[in-house]
Amino acid sequence: MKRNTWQRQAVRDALGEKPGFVSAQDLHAALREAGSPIGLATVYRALADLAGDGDADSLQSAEGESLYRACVSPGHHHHLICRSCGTTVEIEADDVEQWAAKTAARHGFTQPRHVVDIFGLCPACSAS
Amino acid sequence: MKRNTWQRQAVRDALGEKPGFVSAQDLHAALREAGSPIGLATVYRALADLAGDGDADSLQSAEGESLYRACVSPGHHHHLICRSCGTTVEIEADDVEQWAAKTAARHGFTQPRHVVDIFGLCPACSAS
DNA sequence: GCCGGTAATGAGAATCGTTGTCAAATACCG
DNA sequence: CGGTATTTGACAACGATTCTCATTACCGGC
Repeated sequence: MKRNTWQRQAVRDALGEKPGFVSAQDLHAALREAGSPIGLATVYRALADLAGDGDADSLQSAEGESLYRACVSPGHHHHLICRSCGTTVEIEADDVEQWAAKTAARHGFTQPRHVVDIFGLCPACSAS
Repeated sequence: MKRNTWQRQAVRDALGEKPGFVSAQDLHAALREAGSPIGLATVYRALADLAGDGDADSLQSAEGESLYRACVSPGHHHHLICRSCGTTVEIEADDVEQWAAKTAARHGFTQPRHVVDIFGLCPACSAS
């Protein structure tokens, strides 16, 4: 049984208002900023519930934080990372998305998540 | 200037002996198990250096740990990994190889390496 | 070989994000 | 309304990683 508390709603709303990915900490900070006396643990729980119910996606940032985004907005992307200076460029990879899903399915795997990142030297670092 | 200490070598060797991805903690545990009095901080530093020099790849596990693996041995391939029981299936991804190279080039990046792995639930674990 | 500068080491503390605990608050059903 | 199980929230606990800093030991030059 799932209850409909204003806290849960607040998290859902706050998540929907952010265009991209947000960390749980950032969401909590934003909510407090907006006047909600909501607790940090509650934000984590609400986000976990949303992700579990498929209402949000979650992934790990390069720094190890868990990031969430409202599920509706498109924009799943990957990264092109300079292994010298660390700059990252966001890239799209629709082809790869489909390939990953297909490949997983062909081997009987379900609930596929994938890691697709390219490491290289950015133009600046290539020059030196 | 980079110094060649037995600790660094030990980390490099230990990483090379593991087939897939290993966490820093696991590597450290394995090394201690093997008799090395190596320190945890040193393992982290060695892994960070290896990753920085392109001698190792790193990625984040679904649980938020940093995982490392020795860098691309001859037969380049990717993995389909069950996040419940850990089984891995080797997969080929020629399409993705080309896509990665092209994408890197389009953004002016050179010497591209990539990490392409899919995590999911294997048939056995999907059933339960 | 031996020496000195200097980067690397390591033990423990500190930090950060996240999860657990548990009493108090409260949404839902009747 | 009243009962009850779920949720909340402050705080403690936790695990992974990073920092600190005194000590060690490479390495290049003599």
